[in-house]
Amino acid sequence: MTKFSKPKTEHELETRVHDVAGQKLSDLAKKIHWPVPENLKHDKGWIGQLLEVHLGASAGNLSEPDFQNIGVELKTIPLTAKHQAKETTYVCTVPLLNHIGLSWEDSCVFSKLSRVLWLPIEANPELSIGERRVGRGFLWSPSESEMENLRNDWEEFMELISLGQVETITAHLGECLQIRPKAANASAITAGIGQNGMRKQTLPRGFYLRTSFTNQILESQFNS
DNA sequence: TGGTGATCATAC
DNA sequence: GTATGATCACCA
Repeated sequence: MTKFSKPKTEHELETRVHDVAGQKLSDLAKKIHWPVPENLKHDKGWIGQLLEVHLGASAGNLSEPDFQNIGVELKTIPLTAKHQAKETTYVCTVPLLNHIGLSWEDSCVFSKLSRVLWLPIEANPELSIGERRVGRGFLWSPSESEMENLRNDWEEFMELISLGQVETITAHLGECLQIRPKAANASAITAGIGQNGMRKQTLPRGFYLRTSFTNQILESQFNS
């Protein structure tokens, strides 16, 4: 088996996940001759991309699952010293136009989260990037109640957007999902729906999973 | 000090 | 601009 080839089955992927568990990021970087950054300020996606290579993800920047042949999405999850999720998890861009009649089952949130490989990574700021270790990753699909909560949040958000209320949405809304800016900066614009139903330029936004939601997933995986 | 709003790199 | 990958940084 080629080291970084595409895993053909979930079982094969789990073998790769087992292989990287416990390894330091500096060791994984060394194997593919990548320099380790001092911090992630200018390399925010570095850890995710490092693990994509090692696990054989192949979709690149296409709108496809990372492991497209087996339909699995990879999400690294930074952990505090207390082993809790340190950051929210980006899911996908919020559709602000042409989403009339879009059902939950056809949404990008549903499809992205239907099968996820969660890969915890140490992110205690006292550890240098290279010293941080990879945790024990696991494959996950939403439980019935998790799916219901996600759907309720999504439908609430999409109704507001349909009614031209996107500007009133803050990250305070949503039980497990939230909507926050997703752009190069606050000057970025995209087409949306205004209060009068006409098109209006607005800030691009993304769906994110709250850390409370991610922590529940981690707890049910490791504390049972 | 934690969460919200802002931002960074890169390919196309 | 949109897609991928996320973390930063400030303020309540």
